[in-house]
Amino acid sequence: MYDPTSDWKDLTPQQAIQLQQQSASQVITRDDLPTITTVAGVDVGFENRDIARAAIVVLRLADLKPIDYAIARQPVPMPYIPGLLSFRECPVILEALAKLDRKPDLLLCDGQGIAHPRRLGVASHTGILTGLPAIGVGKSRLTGTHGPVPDDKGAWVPLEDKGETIGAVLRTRQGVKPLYISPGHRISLPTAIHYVMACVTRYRLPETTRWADGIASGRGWKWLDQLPERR
DNA sequence: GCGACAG
DNA sequence: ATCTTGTCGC
Repeated sequence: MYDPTSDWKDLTPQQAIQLQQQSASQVITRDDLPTITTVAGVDVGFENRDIARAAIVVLRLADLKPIDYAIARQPVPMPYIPGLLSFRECPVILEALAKLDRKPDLLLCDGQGIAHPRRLGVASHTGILTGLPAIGVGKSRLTGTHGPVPDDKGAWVPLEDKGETIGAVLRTRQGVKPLYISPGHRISLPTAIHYVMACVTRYRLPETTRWADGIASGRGWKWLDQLPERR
């Protein structure tokens, strides 16, 4: 099977861009989803400049309680280059996903989905590589323009680029910076917004992201105490 | 040529 | 992403 961990070895930025242009044509922006029972938060943190740590936390959509999780560590393959983030994070993410006992129905990844210069942000790339439905949940903008976002929870405005709507700038909570939501794979923008809001409680970030962030960033291993037993 | 630029 | 505590405001 295609293994980015080895196949992306010594990839030049130019080659990575070509790969993105090919893969982008495989992204599905229509709803092609199973019944969503579980959602997973996906995030990557760095122990230092050489080691990346991916954390995946699976939550039951009904009550947003964690039912499984996995962590993976790998040497960082390449430096951070805006637009090429997935080549840095996908390898570790795939390893962590493979360790899960319960495969999630939907992934909520840190970063962009199709709201990317070549329409292939980490969420889309992860979706293509795993075949799983995915949503991009970015804390800041990579590309695209938009008007002011009303200051009401749930309010959003389209994020556009080159004449097309590539995502939504969503106010998950009143009085906070909005989030950049975009389809990753096998999901439409309206449905993506729906599921992100379904994972939001009283904070700016959806619970999926909060759990994954807490574990991936090394601090708060206190979070682990609340996680279920693994078999 | 001059900025902008997910994590 | 990461270095880092308390503090101002709804």
